[in-house]
Amino acid sequence: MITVSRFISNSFFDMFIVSKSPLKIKQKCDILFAKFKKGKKMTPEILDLLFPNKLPTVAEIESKYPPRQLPEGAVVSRLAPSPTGYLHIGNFYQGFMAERLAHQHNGVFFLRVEDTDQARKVDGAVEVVLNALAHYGIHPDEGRTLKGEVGAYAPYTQSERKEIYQAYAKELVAKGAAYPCFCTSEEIDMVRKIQSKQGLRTGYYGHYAKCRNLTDDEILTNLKAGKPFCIRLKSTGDYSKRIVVDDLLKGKVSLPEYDVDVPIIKATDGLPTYHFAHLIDDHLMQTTHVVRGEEWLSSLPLHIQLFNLMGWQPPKYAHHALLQKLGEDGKRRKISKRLDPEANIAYFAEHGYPQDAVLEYLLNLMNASFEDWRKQNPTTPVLDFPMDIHKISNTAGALFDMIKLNSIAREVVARMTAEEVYDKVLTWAKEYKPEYATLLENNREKCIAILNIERGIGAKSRKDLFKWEDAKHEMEFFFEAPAYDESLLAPMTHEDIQKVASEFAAIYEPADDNQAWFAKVKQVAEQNGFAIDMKAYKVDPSGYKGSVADVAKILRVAITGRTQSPDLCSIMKILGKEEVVERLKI
RNA sequence: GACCCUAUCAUCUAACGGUUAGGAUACGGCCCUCUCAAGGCCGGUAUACGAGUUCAAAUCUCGUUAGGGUCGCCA
Repeated sequence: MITVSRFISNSFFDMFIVSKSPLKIKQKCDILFAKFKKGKKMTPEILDLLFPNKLPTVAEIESKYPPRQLPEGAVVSRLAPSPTGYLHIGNFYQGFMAERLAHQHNGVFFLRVEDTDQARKVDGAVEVVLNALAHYGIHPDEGRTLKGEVGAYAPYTQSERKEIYQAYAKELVAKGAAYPCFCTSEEIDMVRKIQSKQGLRTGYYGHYAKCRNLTDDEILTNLKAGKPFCIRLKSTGDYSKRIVVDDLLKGKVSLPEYDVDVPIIKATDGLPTYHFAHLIDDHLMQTTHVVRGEEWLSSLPLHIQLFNLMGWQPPKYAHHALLQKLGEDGKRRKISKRLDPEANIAYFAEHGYPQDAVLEYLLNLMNASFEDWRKQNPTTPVLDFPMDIHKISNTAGALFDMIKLNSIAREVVARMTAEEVYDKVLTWAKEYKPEYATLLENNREKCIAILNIERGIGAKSRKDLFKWEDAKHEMEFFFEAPAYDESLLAPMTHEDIQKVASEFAAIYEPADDNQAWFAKVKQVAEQNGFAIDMKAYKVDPSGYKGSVADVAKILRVAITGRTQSPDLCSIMKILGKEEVVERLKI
């Protein structure tokens, strides 16, 4: 069991320590806390001016978030998207990884909405995310779900948690671990420019942290002047010292301590920044594993510092490499929302990629052993694959490979029955091509017969249809006689073509099996001076008008309007005698 | 500029310090064949570079180079 021990003490920091050995942690906290003894503690008057609203106490908040009752080793993880109306393939990849980790380890996967940037917020964006996940059969156990908000650690939307963050921030300010900063963004920009010019690290640290040691009077003056302020962390980090963190994917990572006094509460709206929200939420919600992109690695020392400051056990971190794409300049770059349509997970649904193909492709990027597993378990559901977080390759980000995805999609579709394919195509069409859905619905049996052409079991199946948007093109000549284009048959003469077509039409019998059908093709070939023995023809083509392949080509072009198609005999059977004869009238 | 991550075929990757460096995709060839898509068989292509440690290095260490990331009151 994960236990949260709470023991009575005067120290705020002692009140909610996640650990099996509270004493040890308590000592650690005391040491950390001692750093603030010298720091400035706010007077209650100033504190009330900084946080004028009535806030719950941290003890009250803590008491509302009881320990999770989960088996030993259970993983609690989450997807925490910003509601921008768009789910990036990278976020989906990350969420899927977190979901697998949690669900394969008796745990909980929850969805938390990180809407602290009100400017980027878009209505209905949470549904976009949830629907995208649901499309792939991924359902959060907790947090924002399609059934509403679920779980004991609510609210799961950060903008609704404002006073929680403020309560903790207030405590930090009271203890001298955080302070109000009245610098304007212009001032901060100015400092950054100067630092940049001098070749220094940019940021609010050291003597650049102007507001770090304001006197009570100065603070009061600023407050009375109505100056907006953010709350900054009073960093305890020393940039010349290093911290080593054990990352689940990266291994031991050595980084400089974080000495920048980052804002934890924004001046603009009183909402927290990512760092602070991560700290508070993942503590209260008892996240055990944070899976996220490598772009967060550099702020990891800050996050560790924050957890240490509170005396809380930090979660385990897994920073994965970012998905990349080959740019037009031949260089790798992040998959970009602006440049790459496939950066949006919705792209794959819109184009009718089978869900399993996308999941299999992503699992394959996580664990290369996926392909071996699939080979040995061809019919096992994809989510039964035991994804191993420790086997995720610790390399540079993979290039997103559409060709490989297509290849996986072919295999996925080849494993389906014609009925399954029909259902999937229909479901897709209802959403993205309604008029086509009507055609499909009115011709169910015929469509299934079409999809059954050369559909063997697994490996031997046709693999030309692998995404549903292509189904219309693959099947359309069954529903509409194609325009006849004799140029496809050059250099055969119209006379020969017409003779072949009409002679075949005269003897065509839909009941014929493939062999009987082909015998008739050969019969017509022979009658018209086409070679029926391909080998003999290849040795000496000069004695013939063409070969039996050319005869088949005539029939194919007349029937399908194309020079390439699936098995002609099967196609004719589905069309029926009348239609075949009609199409052979050239 | 500072800091961090990464470096094996074209791509995704596998390889207790000892392998003819393996697989998949892509590509090429052959077979099959009424075309195509498949399928079968075969093939070429890789340890970024330079030092060091070691009997032995893709694997450990250092440097160089290259790519990616971060340096926001965005997440």
